[in-house]
Amino acid sequence: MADKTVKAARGRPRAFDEGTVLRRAQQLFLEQGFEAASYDEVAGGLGLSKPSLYNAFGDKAAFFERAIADYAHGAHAQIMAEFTGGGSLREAGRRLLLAAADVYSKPEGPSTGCLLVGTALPACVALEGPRHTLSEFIATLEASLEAAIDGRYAKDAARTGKTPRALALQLSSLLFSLAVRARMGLSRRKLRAIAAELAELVG
Amino acid sequence: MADKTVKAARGRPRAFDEGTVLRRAQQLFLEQGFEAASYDEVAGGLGLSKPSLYNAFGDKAAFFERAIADYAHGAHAQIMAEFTGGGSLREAGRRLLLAAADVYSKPEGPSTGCLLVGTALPACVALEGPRHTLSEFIATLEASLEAAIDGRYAKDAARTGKTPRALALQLSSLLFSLAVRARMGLSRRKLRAIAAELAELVG
DNA sequence: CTAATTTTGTACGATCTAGTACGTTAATCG
DNA sequence: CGATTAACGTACTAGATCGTACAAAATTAG
Repeated sequence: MADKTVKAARGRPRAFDEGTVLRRAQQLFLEQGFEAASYDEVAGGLGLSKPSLYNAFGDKAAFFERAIADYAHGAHAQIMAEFTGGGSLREAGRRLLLAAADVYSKPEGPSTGCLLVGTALPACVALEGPRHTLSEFIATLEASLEAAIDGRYAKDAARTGKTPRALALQLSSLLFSLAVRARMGLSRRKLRAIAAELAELVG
Repeated sequence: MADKTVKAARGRPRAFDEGTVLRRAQQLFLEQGFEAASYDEVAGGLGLSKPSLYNAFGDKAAFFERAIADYAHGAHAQIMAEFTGGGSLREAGRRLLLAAADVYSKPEGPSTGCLLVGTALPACVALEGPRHTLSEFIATLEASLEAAIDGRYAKDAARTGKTPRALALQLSSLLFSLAVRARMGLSRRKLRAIAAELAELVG
């Protein structure tokens, strides 16, 4: 059961970790975009050769798709972890937005925003993979938010006079709104301030 | 005073109208994105040659910047026209969102979304022009919305217990949220349904 | 009508990019 | 240890893209 790592892979072992590469690739695609980041450049930035990428992930579009799918899964988990952390609905929403602000920004220097909204979104028209990933992400996120509201925050929700679905839609909208603003290079401090302001709208 | 068209332009006259070209270019960039749309292709799609584009607008980035600046101006005017059209704050917000849904979609076929959120946003990290245009657009839009709320919808606003600025932020957030969803190829009908659902959150 | 001025279209060059072929290296299997 | 399997890195090809040079065309000024 635990011998998946001992599986003894028959040939020469990989010189990189797939997960690590995906995470670093997310950063590269975030800064340069899908089209603008050449596959050569990406490989160089990851410290490995282009044929290695082809071998492990396929062509550029497939690699990009893998990167954003991985990002989407992580984002969903992180968002829901913050949101279900307790406190009132308003507090949970605030935590969610402030955490997002931290993900969308860097300790210093201009924010680069969200990989999904910032770079996967534009590719949606041409590439089906990102479109599907993003659609799925939004749908499952809103479903998870709605379920959490309906479960943990039912009382708070009732006080607002809005349905759990409406509140979920509101939260995801505030999140997208933050993602849009984050792409404009704001500092982390300023982005946090906006997140806090948006959090006041929850409810 | 009206002789700007009679100015007698010294050399060979242009075979195209600048405004028309910009509007058609917006459509092309919307469908293909900035990087993916080659300047050759764009010129072909506009029915004129690449040197003509260079002569009239400069290089590809400058042309793109002109296109999104023109789009931003039009969008601001259109949005505010809808929003200041009367009725309650909720009704005005609903009109705004439904009008946006129509702009973001086509009568039939998949939506391509908003030029600013869909294609200018990703370019923000690399290009200063779009970043500036988009920042400015958001800032002036929110200021205009706030002023309109403070003026026309002051009573409705007071009933919500929120400041005009908060309500303006909420409206722009719902608009961005709609723009994100529109990029995923929804039909106009479905997008309108989402816009209507988002409109319920105004107030 | 001639000169000057600006747009137009073809054609071109320099550069970049995606994707691949191939020999080499590093590991396991028998 | 030899054979096998798989990843690695260099080098290469085909094609696309940006931007420009240059000559022809269209218009106004004198």
